[in-house]
Amino acid sequence: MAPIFAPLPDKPDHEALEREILELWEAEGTFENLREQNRGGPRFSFIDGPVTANKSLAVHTAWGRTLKDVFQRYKALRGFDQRYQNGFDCQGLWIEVGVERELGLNSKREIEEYGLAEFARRCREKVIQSATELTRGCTRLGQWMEWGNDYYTFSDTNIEYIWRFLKLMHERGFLYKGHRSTEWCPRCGTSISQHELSQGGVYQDKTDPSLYVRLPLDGRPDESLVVWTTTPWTLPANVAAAVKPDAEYGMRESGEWVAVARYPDERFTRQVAGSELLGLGYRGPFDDLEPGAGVEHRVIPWDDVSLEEGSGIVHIAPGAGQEDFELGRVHELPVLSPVDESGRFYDSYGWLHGLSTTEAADQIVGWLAEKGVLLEAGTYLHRYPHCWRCDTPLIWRVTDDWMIAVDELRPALLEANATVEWTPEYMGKRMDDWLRNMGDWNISRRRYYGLPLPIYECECGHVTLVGSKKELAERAVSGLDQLEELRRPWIDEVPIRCEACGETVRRIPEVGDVWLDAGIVPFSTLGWENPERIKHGYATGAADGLTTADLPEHAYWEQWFPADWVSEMREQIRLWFYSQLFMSVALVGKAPFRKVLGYEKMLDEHGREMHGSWGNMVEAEQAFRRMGADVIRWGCVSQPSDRNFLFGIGSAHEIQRKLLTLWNSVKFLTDYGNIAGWQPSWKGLDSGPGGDLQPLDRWLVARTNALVEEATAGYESWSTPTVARAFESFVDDVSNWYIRRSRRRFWDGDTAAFGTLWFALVQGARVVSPLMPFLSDHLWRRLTASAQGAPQSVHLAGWPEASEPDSALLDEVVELRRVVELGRQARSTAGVKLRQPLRALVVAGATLAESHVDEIAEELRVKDVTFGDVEASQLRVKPNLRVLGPKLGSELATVRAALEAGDFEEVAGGGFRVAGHELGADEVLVEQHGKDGWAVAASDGVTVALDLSLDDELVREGRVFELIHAVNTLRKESGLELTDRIRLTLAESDFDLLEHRDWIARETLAVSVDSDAAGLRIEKAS
RNA sequence: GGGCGAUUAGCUCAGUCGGUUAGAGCGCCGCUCUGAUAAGGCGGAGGUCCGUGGUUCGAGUCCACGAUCGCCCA
Repeated sequence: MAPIFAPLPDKPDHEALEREILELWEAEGTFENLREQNRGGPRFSFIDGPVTANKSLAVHTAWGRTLKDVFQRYKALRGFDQRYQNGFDCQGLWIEVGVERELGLNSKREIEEYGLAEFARRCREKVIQSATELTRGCTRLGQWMEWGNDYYTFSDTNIEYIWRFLKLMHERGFLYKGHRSTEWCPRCGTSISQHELSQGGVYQDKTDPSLYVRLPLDGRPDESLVVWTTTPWTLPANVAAAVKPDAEYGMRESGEWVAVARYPDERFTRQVAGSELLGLGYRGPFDDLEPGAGVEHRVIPWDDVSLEEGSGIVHIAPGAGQEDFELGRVHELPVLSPVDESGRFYDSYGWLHGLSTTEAADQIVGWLAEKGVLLEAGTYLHRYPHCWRCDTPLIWRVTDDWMIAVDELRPALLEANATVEWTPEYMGKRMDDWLRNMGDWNISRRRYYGLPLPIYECECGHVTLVGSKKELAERAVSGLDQLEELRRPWIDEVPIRCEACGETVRRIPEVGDVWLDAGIVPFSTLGWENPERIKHGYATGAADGLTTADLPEHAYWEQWFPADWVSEMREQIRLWFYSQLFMSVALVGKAPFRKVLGYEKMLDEHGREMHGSWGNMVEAEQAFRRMGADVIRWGCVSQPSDRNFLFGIGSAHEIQRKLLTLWNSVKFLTDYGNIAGWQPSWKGLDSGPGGDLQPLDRWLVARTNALVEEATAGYESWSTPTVARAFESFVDDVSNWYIRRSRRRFWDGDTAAFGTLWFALVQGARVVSPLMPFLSDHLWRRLTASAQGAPQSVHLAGWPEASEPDSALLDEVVELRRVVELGRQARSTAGVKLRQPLRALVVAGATLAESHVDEIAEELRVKDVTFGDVEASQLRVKPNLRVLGPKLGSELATVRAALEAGDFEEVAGGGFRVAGHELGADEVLVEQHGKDGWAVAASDGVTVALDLSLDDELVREGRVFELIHAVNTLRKESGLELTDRIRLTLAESDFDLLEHRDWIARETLAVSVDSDAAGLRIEKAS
């Protein structure tokens, strides 16, 4: 006959059992069944942010994926109907720069030589490859998503939705071409937007030259201004020098002017306010080069001139600095733009031409020295922005970028954010901060593989925005036949007719910021304003053939928008959360999500960022193989999401050990269940275990209900660590209290015990199944396989209906365990081991534990347990602060001191008279110190006293325990099975122990017990 | 310079409404159990709860100021 429970091995093999569960899910259609089960239930709308499809799954991505999966699974257990659409981010610099590297290309020119069409195909291939890997990794993680039904942001459908949005922005007058100074990556050849700068790793320490340069003043022989710069390449673009008008400036004997505050110890021959220097002319360091020659250099005022560093006079180059550019506007300064797209000097810069900004630095220093205007050259370490993708230090260039003005929408954005419930709260404040301070949105990038901006700027000055593919077709002059996708190079070959002047006009070459791609997702994937559902309507353009995703109809959007919940890392505040919020507020005037769970960063074991190039990046699938996905997931969910997560192997081992306790508990039940032939019943689950329950059983039922309650609270507040902690403590209670206390009942086949433990383990599995979907399902299946009517998978079992836990009983056991703990402490300090039975224990101050005398006696191996006053040589009385604090106020200190000094009298009824106050029994906590021959331990008002005196009988019983221990050790050493019977022979000296023959036989499974001169030995009985 | 957050044992972190001797896990030391055994249990050492001041009968917890770290903005 097959056993009722399939036997469990000694230890879980996570890798193997997870693969087995994955196969079962696949074969049984578990996920589909779950969705079917919840169809038509209340909706819980989750929208997954697109994951950049340029890599395989790394552990830090697995953190977020775990959180998403946990809450989707939890909501599914509670019957919510949900969407499970994964998304891939497929365009923009991340993809492009990666492919560029793989192809060995290193500049825009090389890409163009390679051919844009071919380049686009390579990018698409990269996306497909990465999407395949990510899907495999996430599946292995156990994330339940409708894989294959993904949205790809490079689909024409997504692009058209963005076009529509941009057209609307244009109609509302928000879209404009800005002429301004922006951060620029010379390698990528494009500007970088403000929010791209917010990504981790952008600001890095960088050592730059630190130069003090003299600028000779016009008409004042031998006088000069001293300016400081860390970017030598900007000096040829110098047009002005700024001073702080209300600061003091001083002239050194050498004629050099500097801010007095910067050189407090120096003597100056003259001192004037900065305002007196205004308007002075000076000769620029590169006036002999063509661009500088015609410039009238002069001194201008600027309140923000720093007196913390430099010389207190700031070199101003509007063509090479952001603040410089803004100042230039105010003071109508000329703009010299020294470098081209790739950061190289223009031909007009004479001997500098063709040099990059870094190459030029040395030569400029040399030149300044030669001219005798270089005062000091050193180095300077500061935080400097780098390209978020290729790590190249950024420069500032004045360029034309397409911008969306944000001021008009700003109040609405703030209002919309106020409707969002952020966890943790500070991330919501962070969003508010950003919304209040952000500048206009730079949406154009001078690159290739990205959203084509549908902007057609005619020479006549008219700007047309094309809002859809259909509109493009209607207005196209030519090139439609070759339009494979809405993408460069094909889209560039479709000029349209200018509606103002009738001329042919080409699209601007720029592509769009990736965050447009991601931000539109709550509209483009849900079918906003789409008249009817289009089968596979998302599989368009580059996404053709990659997904089965439909473009739903508008009514669907109404149902699922806004998202009830989204979850991403903190960085996304200014990225995806922002772009979504912006687009949503612009389109429909409200926030696209109701609740956000944000999480911090995953770092390596030592708290360092994980980087592919540092060799500390961990491939998720490798980690799953080594440790198991459940173990990684447990690590992820135990981590408070508002703190950085230090990921390491060490903690994984710890987790494996914790899970082993759960495993062993289930193994214990199934092993002895099989021996006893105990049959579980699914019916018993909702109402709790049936049969003749003992107090300990009722306790475990209450404990289990308490777990359900705690876990519910944790999940509902998006706090997975709360759930994980609650479960760990539950498992500990099950294993180290319930099972330990009940072992014999299982050996004896007590059905109430089996039923109770089974109930606890099965309910426990349901509660943790969102956190640990594999192990929970594996154990569930082992436990319920023979229970008629039980769902096939824990994930189909729904959320447990728990009745109110019996908190009085739970409290009793807490107190009981405290008494036991104190008893053990007392034994330990007295040096009396547990194998030595003792006569008596007196317990004071633990009234709740009174009904558990037998358990206390057994745990502490004492004959009698009595509750009452410990016969004390000394009383220690403490005030019950919670009660006495409010009652006595400042008198409390006096009372407390008197009690501590032992300055009190006992009065009838357990009260005390102290310092002129009558304290009732409930207003004090009493601890007693015992007399000689007793071991006493006390804590929190509970005192236990252990009678240490031994008599012959106790000593003999102690020897029996020692003997049983010795025999069982022998059994084990002889390799006997647990059920093997033995013949036992004692040493002659233990002859007197034969009085306890039956007891010894029972504990050692002996069929006979004798003694002779040959000494202790055992022999297997046939 | 402004904002947000953090700071509790060697390490990683809990700490409820302000309450008595501040906890857990890991690590360390000792003990123990032996029907979970390459596990389990108990005990111990280890703390300026970042600092200072305030509120309060009472502060790890609330308030103010400061320090350090992280992040964001300028």
